Amino acid sequence: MSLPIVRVALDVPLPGGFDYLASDALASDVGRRVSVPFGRGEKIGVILEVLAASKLPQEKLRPVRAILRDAPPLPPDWLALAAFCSRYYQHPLGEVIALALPPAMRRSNALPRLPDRETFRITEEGRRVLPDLAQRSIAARLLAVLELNGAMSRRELRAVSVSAAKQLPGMLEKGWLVGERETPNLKAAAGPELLEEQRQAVISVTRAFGGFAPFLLHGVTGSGKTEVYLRLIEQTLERGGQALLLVPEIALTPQLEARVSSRFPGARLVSLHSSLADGARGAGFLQALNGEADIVLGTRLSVFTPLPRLALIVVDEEHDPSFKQQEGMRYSARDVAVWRAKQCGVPIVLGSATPSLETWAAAQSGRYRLLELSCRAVAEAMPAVRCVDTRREKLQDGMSEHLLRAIASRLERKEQSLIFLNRRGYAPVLACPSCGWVSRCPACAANMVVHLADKRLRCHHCGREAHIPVACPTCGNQDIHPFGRGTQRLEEALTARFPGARILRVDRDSAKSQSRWHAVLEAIHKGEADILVGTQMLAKGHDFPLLTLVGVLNADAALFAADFRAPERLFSQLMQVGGRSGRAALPGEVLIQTQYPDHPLYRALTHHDYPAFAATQLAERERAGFPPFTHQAMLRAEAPELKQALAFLQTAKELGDALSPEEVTRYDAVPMRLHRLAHLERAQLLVESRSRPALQVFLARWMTAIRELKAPKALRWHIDVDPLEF
DNA sequence: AGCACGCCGACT
DNA sequence: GTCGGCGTGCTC
Repeated sequence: MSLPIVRVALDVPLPGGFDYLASDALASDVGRRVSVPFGRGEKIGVILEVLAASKLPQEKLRPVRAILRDAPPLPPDWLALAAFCSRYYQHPLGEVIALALPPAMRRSNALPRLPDRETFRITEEGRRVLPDLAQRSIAARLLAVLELNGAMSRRELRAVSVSAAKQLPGMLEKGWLVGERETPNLKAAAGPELLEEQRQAVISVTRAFGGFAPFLLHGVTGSGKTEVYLRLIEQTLERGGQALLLVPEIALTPQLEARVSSRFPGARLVSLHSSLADGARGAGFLQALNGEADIVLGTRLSVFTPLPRLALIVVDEEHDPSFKQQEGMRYSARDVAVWRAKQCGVPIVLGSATPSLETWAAAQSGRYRLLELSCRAVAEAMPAVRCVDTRREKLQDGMSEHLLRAIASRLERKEQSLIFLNRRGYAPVLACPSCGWVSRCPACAANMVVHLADKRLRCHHCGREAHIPVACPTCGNQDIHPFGRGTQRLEEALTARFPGARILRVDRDSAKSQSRWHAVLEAIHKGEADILVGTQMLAKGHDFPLLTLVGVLNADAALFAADFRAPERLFSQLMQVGGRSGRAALPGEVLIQTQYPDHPLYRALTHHDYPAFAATQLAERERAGFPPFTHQAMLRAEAPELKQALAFLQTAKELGDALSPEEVTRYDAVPMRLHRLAHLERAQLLVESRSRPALQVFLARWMTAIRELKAPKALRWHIDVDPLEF
């Protein structure tokens, strides 16, 4: 005869759960939060299992403090999702669960209040007793107004008497009144007429409802992907299902939210963006868990929202790197979403104009179904994309005569131009021509960028700042120069060149806060700027009706970058900036300045031919043995000394070799590209396999071995499964 | 990760 | 004589 034991997941970097005595635990408590003593403190965990016995000796077990039954338990499929992430990304389960839960649910405080949707109504019994109650009693007054008004919310009743809340439970028990859930109106407002391709896409996905079915919805900016999502959500709600809509972490979430909520005015929409307060996030999570949310819209973290009636998942801009978490558990919300769709047996739609090559390859092989939207639904034509050969033209301030003339003609026609330069600041480096000094960051293996606007040198990697020296710090030469070009310098040059034009620079420096950013967007919309100088900040999600010219400067570097994913990112970025132009009645033009106008990437871009680009890239990757033809994991380490990081990784490699995995290739430890960041030296070690299961088996055993390793105290390490960055 | 215990240097 | 350095070891 033994007491019940609960196995609890706790937010500690140790694999597995912790067993506690819990005399009152029931099988139905699995998934519930529990408060337990841990070490000398106390923690909130989640019950993974209720067991009859523990492997641990009885005397090591401590009793739980309390099982928290103030919310429904996290459902088994949610726990299974966390367990999958823990296994796949080699991260302790307790930490995965802690990350997936909103902070409000990791405290023992009262849970955030949910929007009150309950209404109360008087019963026959209530009517019968009403005359017998003292007329001035609170109960009598409440019954009287309910008799008069019909259904009323808790809030409305509180307006009748401040003690209404206290009286209600008793009155409900006596049967004088009943509480009813407000039933949401899930009807969709009318949407625009669908184009044939959109209609076909909607039909294909609709037919797949009720089972796992992955789709790639491939369509350029303006081809109406969002309308397809909205129709699918409509179908989902009609079936009584919940829809999960994931978006990249970009400022366009509010716009999409507005669009969704105006289409489904009566549906319960939970929106989970990064700048949400703890309480609101917790409330949204609980609403979803209760089955009270119909649509969940959010960034990568919302892939962990519990959804008991989940029927559809949409990942918009599925190629966007921000779906991949770059710290802690390095998960890909897109990949987790696909696993979740499979687990729950629901369709998932991955939408993009420039899909990730992983997704594209899956669609080519038939593993995903490809849905094509080839025409623009909102504009007449695609922008004309042309390359300007900068080997033939003399550049002035980095701009060709061709581009300058194009800008001038837009100024004459009172249209907007956007010059795209993915480099903030005035110049990327300050240098002394006589002794070769450059403005290195003392903490990083990078140069400090010249910011002339506030007369500072700034490291874009660690944030360190310094004064701009008047003379060279090593040789005293006063003739030191900024080299290269950033957005500030470009802005300066354009101001000199087009004195009458209103020039607006849009980068992280000029649009620091959310409110500044919105002010900038509004100014652009109102036509208060003629020339925009911007970084990729301007590339995403906004349409500017007056914008008819996009000029791209300095894009070539990505063609020959060491990171094999650089061309993919460049193509997607240029396609997106290009999509900013000519969305309304005015035709758009995109001019790309390049020294390699015949490069296949630009050729594909000028023909708006993503499939051709993807085909060349995939062929290259297959030849080189890169993803998606191989599966990778990166072990990284950082320490005060590079040799410590390298030595740790090399020891780890030997541990890996000792496991003698046949199908897994282990490479040597190497310093990272940015090998020093904020005074820490960083190195990495790549392992890869053509077989994902083989890699997974290896990683599990390898991690166990590495965790035994005793590293210098200052050394930190992590594993990144399916890394995006090299 | 925290947070203990645990043995060796510079201070009221 | 202590205060405190962070090296190892544990947390059900």
